[in-house]
Amino acid sequence: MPDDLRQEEYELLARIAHRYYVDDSTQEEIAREFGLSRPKVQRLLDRARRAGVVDIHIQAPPGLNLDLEDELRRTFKLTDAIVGPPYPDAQAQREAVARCAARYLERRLADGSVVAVSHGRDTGALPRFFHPDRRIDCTFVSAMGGSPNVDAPTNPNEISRALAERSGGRAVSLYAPAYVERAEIRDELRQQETVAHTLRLAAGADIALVGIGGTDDDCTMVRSGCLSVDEMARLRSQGAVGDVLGNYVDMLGRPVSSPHQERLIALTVEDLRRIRTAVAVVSEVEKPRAVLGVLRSGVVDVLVVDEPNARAVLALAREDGLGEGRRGSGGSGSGAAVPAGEVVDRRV
Amino acid sequence: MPDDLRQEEYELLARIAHRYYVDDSTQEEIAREFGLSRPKVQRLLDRARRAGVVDIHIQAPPGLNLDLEDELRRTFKLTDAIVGPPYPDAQAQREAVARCAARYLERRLADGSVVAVSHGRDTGALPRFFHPDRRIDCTFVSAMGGSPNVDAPTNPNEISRALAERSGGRAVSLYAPAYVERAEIRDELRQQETVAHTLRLAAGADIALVGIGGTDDDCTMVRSGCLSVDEMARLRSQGAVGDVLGNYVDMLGRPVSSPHQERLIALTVEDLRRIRTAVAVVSEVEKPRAVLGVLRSGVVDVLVVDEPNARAVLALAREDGLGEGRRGSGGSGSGAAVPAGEVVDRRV
DNA sequence: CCCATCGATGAGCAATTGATCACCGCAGCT
DNA sequence: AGCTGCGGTGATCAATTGCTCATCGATGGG
Repeated sequence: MPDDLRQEEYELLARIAHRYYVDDSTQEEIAREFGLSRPKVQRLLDRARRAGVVDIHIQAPPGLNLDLEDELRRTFKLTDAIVGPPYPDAQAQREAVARCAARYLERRLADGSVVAVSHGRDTGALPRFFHPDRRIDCTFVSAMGGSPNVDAPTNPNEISRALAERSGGRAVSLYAPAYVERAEIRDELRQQETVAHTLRLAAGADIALVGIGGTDDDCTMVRSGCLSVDEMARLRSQGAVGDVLGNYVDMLGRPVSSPHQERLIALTVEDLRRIRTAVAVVSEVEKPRAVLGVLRSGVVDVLVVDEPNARAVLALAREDGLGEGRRGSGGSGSGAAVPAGEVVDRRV
Repeated sequence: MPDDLRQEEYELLARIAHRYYVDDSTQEEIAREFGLSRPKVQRLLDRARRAGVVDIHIQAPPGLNLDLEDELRRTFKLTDAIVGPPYPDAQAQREAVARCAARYLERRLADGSVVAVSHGRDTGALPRFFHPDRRIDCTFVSAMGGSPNVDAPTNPNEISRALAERSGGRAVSLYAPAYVERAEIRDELRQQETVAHTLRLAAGADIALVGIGGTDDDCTMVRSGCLSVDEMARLRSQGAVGDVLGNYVDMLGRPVSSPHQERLIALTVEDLRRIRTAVAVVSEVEKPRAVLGVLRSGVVDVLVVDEPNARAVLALAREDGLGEGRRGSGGSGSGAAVPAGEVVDRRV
């Protein structure tokens, strides 16, 4: 393995590394023992590590994909990435990812935490697996209005209530529809104190829990009525690949506008950016393009995703050679020889 | 592997360990990321290491026996142990061990070092492989007189001279025979300034380089004439198993006296104990019992030995259940239910 | 209920390691 | 010959980690 090392040097590196890592000797002890200076020992240890003389392997539990998570984190400048094990069945896959997300939440929540909760099948699956081992005095607040057209467990108020119940915290519901017919009605509802208070609380949350939607006709935005099938077709023709909280982006993460946004009662994408930890939960198989677009927008901090989607997203990013892509800043959407830009580090 | 860990705990340990060892994150960074305290992260890393979640393996060069060396060091409280690769041929084996010893010396010698050199075939093989990569202003001094009955390369003066030549240092010879016929002659010679000066220098050395002799009739002590065959038979019947500088010990490391000692012109065993680093070089196949006895005497700090002998010595120590044995302090030598004592740590 | 014990915890200090910097030696060039 | 650039080195300071200790909470026993 370390072909570039002379035998003597290799032997010395191995001895010193063994003393340090196996025998738990300090660098000073080793220095004394080998007649070297302490900084010299430090350098030799560095060299031993770089040369592969020291092989550190983490025995992870089955199903834990630490290297894949690393790659996601690095590629998309994420605070964290959690990859759940693959399942052949969509429902089992959703549950596995929800379990991972629940575990993440259990670790991250502290007394006083505020979590803004979005709609979606993936976020909706989470409460069932959420069992904190202590009472957490936190707040779950709806980030979006509700819709009667989708299952109750998909609605933010129900998700918030269930999460609050299991943690011993409290739920703050948004008593408003997810969308209205005219922008004027939306503006009026948003100024109503009950709605405004809840949205303010959500906008000031520590953590946002969101799903990433696709642009197929079965997505939550269409099923809930926020978007018509025609409007969705139009978004697709404009290059939209996915959404978070109803805000669509293209493959490079640039926003794709649509009149439906003026009808939504939800956190805006600007609100979302201001939240310290935006957690996206994804388990559906048709989602890699949507996930890639949303990750490139830079709006997500933590991605909880199934392994097949994780691999597909990374493969997509590698194929188009743009890596994390370019943060949307307006443009023609032509996609012609756009150089790989940098994601704005909004956590500074 | 970590069966006693709950799944969640195992996963957390693996994540944290991966961040620390693979991602090079600091404990503080990990603490912030996982919402824990820094000391808690440190404890989790400790647990991860103890639980085997962290697997650190040193890629040693072929022929390097770091674990065996560890075991020798631990079993016999040695400053160091170096185990050379096995060879089927006695001469090749001696050369391999001498090469190891030469390398050890090269590492350890500094300007101003004084090395006291004993007789023996194993020490005599060393100069041939001794090639320091820089000039070392050191001194090699004979620890024992010489004998015309053995090969010149086995005599301390020749060894010292050869080592000095290769390092650019200087040799101080002992112009006296290894033994005389009467104790009175020995006392007279030891008081002669040329002899006294050399022995004083040798007694004040930083490093002593010695062989370990057996009790067979072909050993250097008999060949050189220091001991007759009868005297050797008597020593054997008294339980002697090996010697260093003509001082015999039994299997437990206790001294076995003999009148020949009053006739020797060499460093005493007390002198040897006062030298900071006494290095014993051993390559002969009949030696495990001798090595075990001498190691148990506590007089040796560093053992350079071939692999078969190393294994045999450790097996012997395990078989008689006494480990490093008991340091000789006088006694009947009955060996009846003597508890495993401790080697006095003379390096304090 | 109270009390004692034990283990976990974070604050804070000590020890160790990482990294910067001035200096030195060496090799190559003029 | 002198000069320059480069890499290695140890002294030293900064950063990180190890470890001690006081405190707290949980548990079990009386």
